[in-house]
Amino acid sequence: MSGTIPISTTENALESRTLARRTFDSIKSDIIDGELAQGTKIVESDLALKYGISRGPLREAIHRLEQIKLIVRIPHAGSRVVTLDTRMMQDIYEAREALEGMAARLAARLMPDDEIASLSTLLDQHEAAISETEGKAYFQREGDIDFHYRIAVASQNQWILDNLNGELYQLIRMCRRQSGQIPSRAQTALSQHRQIAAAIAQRDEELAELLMRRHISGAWKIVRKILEDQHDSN
Amino acid sequence: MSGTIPISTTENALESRTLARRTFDSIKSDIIDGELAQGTKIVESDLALKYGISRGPLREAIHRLEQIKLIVRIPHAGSRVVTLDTRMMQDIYEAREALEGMAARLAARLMPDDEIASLSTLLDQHEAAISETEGKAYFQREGDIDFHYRIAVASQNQWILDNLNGELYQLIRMCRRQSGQIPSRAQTALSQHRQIAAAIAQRDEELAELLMRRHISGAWKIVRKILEDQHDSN
DNA sequence: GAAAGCATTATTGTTGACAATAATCTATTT
DNA sequence: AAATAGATTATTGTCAACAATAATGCTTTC
Repeated sequence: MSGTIPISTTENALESRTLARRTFDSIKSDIIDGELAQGTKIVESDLALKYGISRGPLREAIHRLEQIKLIVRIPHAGSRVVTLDTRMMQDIYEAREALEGMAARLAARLMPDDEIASLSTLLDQHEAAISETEGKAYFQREGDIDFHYRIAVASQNQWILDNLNGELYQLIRMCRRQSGQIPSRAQTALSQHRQIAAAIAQRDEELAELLMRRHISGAWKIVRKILEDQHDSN
Repeated sequence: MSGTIPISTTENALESRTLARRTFDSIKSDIIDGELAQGTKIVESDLALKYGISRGPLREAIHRLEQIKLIVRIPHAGSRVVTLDTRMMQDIYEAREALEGMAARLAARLMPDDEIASLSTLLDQHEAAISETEGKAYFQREGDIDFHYRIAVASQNQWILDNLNGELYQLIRMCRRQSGQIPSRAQTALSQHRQIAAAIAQRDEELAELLMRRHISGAWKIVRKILEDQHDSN
């Protein structure tokens, strides 16, 4: 297949102009990818050295990471990489359910016809990718986020888009990473996505919201189950 | 009446230890109260002088204000106090509807019985305050936020609580300030609050969420109407 | 007279040094 | 030996100077 699936939904591909911004991006990736392990103590001077900058911009980066909850900070006492516990993950999934449910409702109201068509095409690509890669793998996850991202955009609600994109999706990525390989949910997810897209195409706001909420709370139930099993084995 | 109504729901009354934090609080108040008008150009050196600190902590304060969307900033180009337009307000109310709807649902599931009783007492106090002050005035507004705040706490969802408290409620205050005196909605709001409290007491999650969402979308419709009228007269 | 390019200036981005705070360790006393 | 008080050290908070960037206004040319 020549037409590759758009994998990354990361916001501004245009290289960040400012040092603090670039460092923010770097550290963010390092945390999400697990290179900076959860709970790691953050020492400003050490990190500044590591990233080859002075403490000023590094501090700005840390503050921003604190805002998106990737770092927790206590005045004068220092900061650590967040530790995702079950409680926090549940909070995130609940918030996501509320926000994306609303986004789906708004998308059903506002999404232009051509974008709906394009959404359908995206799902076709996902289906093709599933049979190719046998359902598992990295692509499913990013493909999933792609779908959700498009709906968030279609909601035309900047606040919701910003919070999903800038904060919740990052944390969701970490959740998934932590819960390891999720059993092949790709087929289930795809058919749910199709249902949601259909509801949007029919301009059925109520149904679109309902289906999206079910889809997300279903995902949470599976993640929670995995976490419980992990916990039992310890 | 000796027992005063708890008016302020502002988070940490304990004086902020760090200069950046205190300055953040100061500027935040100044923006919400309108002393720093919307759209005002922010010049770091000027503000640092005004608040009697150096640019370091001031910068940190500005970055935090940017995160809660009270300030918009363009790299190298400077920053301005946010200008609330109708579009942004709608975004905020929609997000609030989704989040507080979910909070009401969770509160119906999780709120302890004694807190539910206390919620009812709060509404009694509000009723008393309404007849005293003839329905209008400052107290209604803060009383309203008090009610919503309690439900957000009862949701036991830290993410939702943080976002409502740290960001959305501030913006809502600005919206209200901008739309001027709202016609005596106190009675309507109170009876809606009572209905929501009743649904929570009955542990009816579905109804609690539904009523909360109606309550908030109703509030938005009124605010929007006022804004449209203002716009027409220009 | 208008537009384009250069120089100037105002403002933000970055740095390293200094001050203040809190955690840690040691010594002394009970 | 345990606990407390003090000193020490590591780390964050604050500052003022310097560099880089973009906006502004002037001059020059067509």
